[in-house]
Amino acid sequence: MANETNIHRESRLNKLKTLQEKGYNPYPYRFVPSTYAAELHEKYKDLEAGVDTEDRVTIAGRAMAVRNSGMFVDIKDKSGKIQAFCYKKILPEEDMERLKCVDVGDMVGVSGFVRRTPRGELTIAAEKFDIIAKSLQPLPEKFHGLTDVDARYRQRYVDYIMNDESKEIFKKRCQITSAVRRFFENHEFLEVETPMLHPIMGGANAKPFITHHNALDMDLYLRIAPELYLKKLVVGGFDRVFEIGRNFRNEGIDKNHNPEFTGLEAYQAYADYNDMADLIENLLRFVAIEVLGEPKIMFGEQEIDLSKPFRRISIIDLIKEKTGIDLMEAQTLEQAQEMAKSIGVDAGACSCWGKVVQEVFDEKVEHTLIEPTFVMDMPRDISPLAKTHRSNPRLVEHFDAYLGTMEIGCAYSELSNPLEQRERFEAEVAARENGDDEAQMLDEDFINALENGFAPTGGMGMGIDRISMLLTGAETIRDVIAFPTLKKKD
RNA sequence: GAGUUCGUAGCUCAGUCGGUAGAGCAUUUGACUUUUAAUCAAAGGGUCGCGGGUUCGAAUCCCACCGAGCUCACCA
Repeated sequence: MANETNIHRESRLNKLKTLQEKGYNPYPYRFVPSTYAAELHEKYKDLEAGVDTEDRVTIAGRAMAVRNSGMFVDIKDKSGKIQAFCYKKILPEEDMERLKCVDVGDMVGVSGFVRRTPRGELTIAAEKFDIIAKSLQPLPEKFHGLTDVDARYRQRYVDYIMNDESKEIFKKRCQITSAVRRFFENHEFLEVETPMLHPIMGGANAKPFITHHNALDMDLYLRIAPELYLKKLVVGGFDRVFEIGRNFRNEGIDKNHNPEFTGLEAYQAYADYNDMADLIENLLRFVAIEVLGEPKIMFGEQEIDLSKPFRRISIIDLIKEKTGIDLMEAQTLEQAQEMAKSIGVDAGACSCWGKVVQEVFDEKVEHTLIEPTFVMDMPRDISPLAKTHRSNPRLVEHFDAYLGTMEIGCAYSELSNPLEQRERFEAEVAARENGDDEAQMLDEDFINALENGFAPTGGMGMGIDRISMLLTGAETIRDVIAFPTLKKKD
C-alpha cells in the first residue's frame, strides 16, 4: 500500500530528486526499443560464453534485480528477461552516475552490444543507460514473490510484474476470446452489440443488478443475458450473429462465479440444437488448437482429448445410468420427489417435475462429467425459451454442455412459435408471483418480434471465463479475470 | 448468507506458558567484485487489521467489527 512514511518511498523520492536536479527527466515522452529479450535469446542461442558481438541493440523493460552495485541489471520486458552489464570502461560516466539512482522496479532502457558472459549469460553490454519511469514503490521480495492472495488481486499490476504464471493465464484468456471471435467470423457470423441496460430482465433465470436512469426516471437492469435482443436481430434478417460481452448477475462469488462475467452467445437461422452441438465441438477444438497448439487439455491429472466426438445423451438417460432411476416414469411432481428421495436426494423444495430432474442431476451427475458431454433434452418446465422436443412434449430441445465437471454452455432449438412463447412466459410470471425471484419476466416486444416470423434457429451460449479456466488450468475464475470483484477495503 | 481458519516491518515468515517485538530479503552507509537469490561490515525501519474488555502487564486470553482463504448454500 502507498504509505507516505515508508522508507522505500522516501529513498526513491530522493533519487528522483537527484536525477531531476541534474537536469535528467526520469519520465521521458518516448523510448523505442529495437528488440525484445526473447528475440535476443533466440537469435544468439549459439553464441559461445565469453564472446562479444558488435551487434547494437536497444531494450526496454523493468529492472527486476540489481547486482554488484549496479554492474548487473536484470531487465524484464513483455517477452522475458535479459541481463544488462554496466561496466565503467564501457558506459559513459554520466550514465554510471544515473545508475546509482536506479532501484529494482524502475522502468529502464539500455543500448549496447550483445555478448555472452564467461558464465554463459546472454547480456547487453550497456553503452547507454536510461531510467524511463522511476518507480516509487518497492517490489515484493524476489525469492518468494507476491503470494498473498488478497494483495495479488487488489494490486493485480504487481502480481503481473512478479508472477509469470498469472500473466500467462491472462494472456491466454485474451487469446481465447480472440480465437472465439475468429471462429465465428470464419463461419460468416456477424459480431453485434446489444444493450447492457435492459428495461425488462430476460434471457436467463438469475438475480439482476438494478440501476436508475435519471433523465428518464426509470429503473434499468444490467443485463443477465443478451439472448432476447440477439433473436430480435435474427428476426430482422441477421441470419448469423454472435456477441461476446459482459453479463451481470447479483449472486454469490466463488471459484466458478464472478458477478460480472463474459458470455458468448451465437444464433444461426435455419439450424437446430444438433447443429449447435456440432458447432460447439468445432469451436472448442478450434480454440484449443489456436491457443494451446493441440486439442487437448488437462483437468487435474486427467487429459481430455477434444478431438474425439463429444458424448450426447439425454438428461433422463444420464440420470438413469448414474442412479438407476427413470424420472420419465414419474407422472407427477410427487412421484418424482419420491423417486429422488429413494436415492437420497431431497427434492422437497422443487415446484415442478423439471426442477426435480435438475436437482437429481446436480446432486448425482454433474460432478462426474469430466469428459465433454452434451446433456440433451431438458425438462420443458424449466426452459422457457427452447422449442418443445419434436418427439416428447415433456422435454425441450435444449442441452447443457459439460466439461471438467463445469457447465460451460448451453444451446437450444430456439422457440419460434409466438403463441407458445407467451404461454411459457406466463408460467414464468406465475412462478415469480409465487416467490421465484429468478423467474423470467414477460417481454411483450420479444413476443411481438416472434409474431413477425422467426426462422427456425439454433442458439448457443458459453462462458468465456470458464472456457479460459479449462484451457489454462486456472483453479479459480479470479485467475482468468484481470480485476475480479472484491470487497472494498477500509 | 452459514461454518471454519487466518491478519505481526515494503515482501516472505517466526514469536514457546501472558512479561519491553524477531529473522531473511528489501532500504541506508561503507567495502569488494565479471555477478546469477552476488558477498562482507554496520545502521535504520513496527498503531502486531480496527475498537473494546480481562489483567499489575496482551501480538498472545475474551467480545464485536473490517478484510481474506477454505467448505457449504445460490448460480453460469
